[in-house]
Amino acid sequence: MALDDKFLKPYDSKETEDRVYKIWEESGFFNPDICLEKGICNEKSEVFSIVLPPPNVTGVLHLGHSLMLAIEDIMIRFNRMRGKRTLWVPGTDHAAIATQSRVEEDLYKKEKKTKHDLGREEFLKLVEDFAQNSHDTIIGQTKKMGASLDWSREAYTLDEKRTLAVNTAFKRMYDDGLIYQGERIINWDPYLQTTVSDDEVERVEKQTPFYYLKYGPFEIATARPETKFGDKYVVMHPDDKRYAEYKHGQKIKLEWINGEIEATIVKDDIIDMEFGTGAMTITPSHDAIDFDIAERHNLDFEQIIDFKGKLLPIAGEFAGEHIKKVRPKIVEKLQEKGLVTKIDKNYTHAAAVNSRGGGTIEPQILKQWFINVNKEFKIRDSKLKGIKTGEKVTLKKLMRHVVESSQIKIIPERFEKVYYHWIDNLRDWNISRQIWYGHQIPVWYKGSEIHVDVEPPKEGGWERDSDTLDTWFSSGLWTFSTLGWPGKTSDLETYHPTSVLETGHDILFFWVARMILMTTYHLGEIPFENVYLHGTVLDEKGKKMSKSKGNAVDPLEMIEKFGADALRMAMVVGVGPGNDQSLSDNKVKAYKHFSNKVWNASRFVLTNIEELDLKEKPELNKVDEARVKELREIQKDITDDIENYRFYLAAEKLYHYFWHTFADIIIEEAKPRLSGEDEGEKKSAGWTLLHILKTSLKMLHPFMPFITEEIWSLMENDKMLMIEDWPQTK
RNA sequence: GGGCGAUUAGCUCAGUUGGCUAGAGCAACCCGUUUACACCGGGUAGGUCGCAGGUUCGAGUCCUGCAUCGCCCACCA
Repeated sequence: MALDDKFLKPYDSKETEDRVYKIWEESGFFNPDICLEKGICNEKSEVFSIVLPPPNVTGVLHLGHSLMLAIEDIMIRFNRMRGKRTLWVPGTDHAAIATQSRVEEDLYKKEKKTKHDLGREEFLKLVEDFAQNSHDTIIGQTKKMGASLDWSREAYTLDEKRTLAVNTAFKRMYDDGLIYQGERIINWDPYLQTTVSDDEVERVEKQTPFYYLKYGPFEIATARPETKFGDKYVVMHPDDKRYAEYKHGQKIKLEWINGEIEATIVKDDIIDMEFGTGAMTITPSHDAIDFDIAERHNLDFEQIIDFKGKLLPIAGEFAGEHIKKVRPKIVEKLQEKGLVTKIDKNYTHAAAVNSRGGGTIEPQILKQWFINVNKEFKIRDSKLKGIKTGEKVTLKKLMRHVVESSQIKIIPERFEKVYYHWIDNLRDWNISRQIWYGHQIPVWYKGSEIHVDVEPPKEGGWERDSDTLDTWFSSGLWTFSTLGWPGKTSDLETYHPTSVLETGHDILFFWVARMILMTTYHLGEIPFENVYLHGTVLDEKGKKMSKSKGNAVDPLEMIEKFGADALRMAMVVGVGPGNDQSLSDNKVKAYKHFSNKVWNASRFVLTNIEELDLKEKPELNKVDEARVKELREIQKDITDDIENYRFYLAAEKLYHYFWHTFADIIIEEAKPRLSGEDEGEKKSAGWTLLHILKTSLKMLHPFMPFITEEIWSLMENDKMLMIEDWPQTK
């Protein structure tokens, strides 16, 4: 065999990777239909499918995405080589708020303009261009990682097919009474001018003065005196002896910020007697607990703060002032009136912030669209174990049931507890957003008439709801919208439920739970059999990477320096599911060295067996026999590890076997035999080395696809490595 | 306030169901340029496996308590 000159130089990942990826792509084997056609798998083969968690089109990929791509590609390549009918569906996510606010920011920075200066249509055009650009960058980066995705099936959460799925899903849920419109207290972001869901709210510890105020005969405490104008109910625990003389419903007159008011006593056992003075006034318009109390007792209330964060006329002389600035003035007035009894300066409380790049959350009451998670309905066509078609269920129950009954397994298992806890605390999901980029809600109005459908009404005069849907509504449909639903496609038939959902543990609630909700409801089946959660990639010092902190590492830079194979190995070895990792240049460098080791060991074996005729398996000597046997044990071990999601162990074992057993011991021992005179010994040694090399390359392929494929192509093989048979384990 | 995780060599971490004389990479030190590889080979040093109890023939691995760090959840006004 004439060896390529390439082997005379160290392994060059930059020269190899893009070229090899192109060959893979052109072969068509990323697409299971081609594999079927070419006999790599057949109609009866077991199916293995993954839908790629679609990256947000908000810019570029980060190392977290690299980790995701590495792990998923390992599973996909492994299963493809095992002869399964293997599909990995790519796509991207429009990420509504995140993308829009990113573009708004850019627009303001560059041109000092807001979206209103452009208008809905023109602004959306701008967002779409930005999204398209991000998309292109992201796809390029994804290919750089070696991801063997079936690009012929690429999807976008906002494309035509997915929009049809979204509208269909909305209509069905509306018709079942699970989607409703209602005035509820919601999380309002006065900065981005939209609501956000409970899960998008982030709590930030803040130290703020805590004011004790005189409220008639009571003393109440608050961190936000500027919201207190309309407070006309004072609430206390029914068992609180201090306030036993006051009866529920009793009215008293008292002096308040802007003069005398009539207050009403309310008794409610939500009150914590230990906290503060045990008495509090409520602001139902701008506080979720207060709103609950008001609903429970049928109390009336008024909006104090408008949607831009300014005080309304109820604030009297302070009307029109922004709440961010007005507090000192109000406190001053309260002090003048002798209503401030104490100020505690060491009080910390958790301020609510919009985690999607927005401002401080101001609870407001607003008419919004919600998904009711507690309402009973009859499930259609249930394929779920333990739930019959027509049985009465709630969305919450479905979500809990499929995990509890192990129809869906979460890896690592400890996240199941976290998941249950989330479900138990789950409230109705606010799905409407007052932003422009996203799926516009498929609801049309004409006077008091309402039309909810996939298509707009035929006749004129209808006006469409201007809100858009929470981005997680569309991503919740992802496992089946990508496979053609609501059509009854063969893809859906074949590949759903998917085998594994692999994603970061940080989006367990946002996404994983929502997918379970949507899929069990719409399809009566689970979206995936297993959930594999990976951890967060941290910087060398163990801190979260972020653009603002400037410690974010660009995956492309790592690939440029060390090669994609090295990056993949470094991210996988020794990192168990759900565990965070800090990634350093040193670790990646170590696997670059490993790449070179694989390269050189291959070169040695291939150059030393050139003269030998190894077509037939020769008689092996005892030592070689033992080596082959040992290898078989390793094959079993590695296969078992990968099947059971222990990629971190499989990768480490392969590394050690290849370097410290194969290269350091087996090859070294074979040297004198190869250069000796005994033909039998030569053949036995040569055959064994080649056999171990080939087997190792196959097993390394899912982890380090580029270099293994490249070496494979330099050997006399009739197939590409990516479609070779995985080593037997019998 | 509730929950989860981490704590193993100087650093970053493995150690799958209890059997380990506790491993790897990087860093350190010594030796080695005999034709796969200096992106190398051989070797040395380095650990009371956070602390205190307990279960067991046997515990880094299981149980209890504590400490420190990190994360998540939560309607303490």
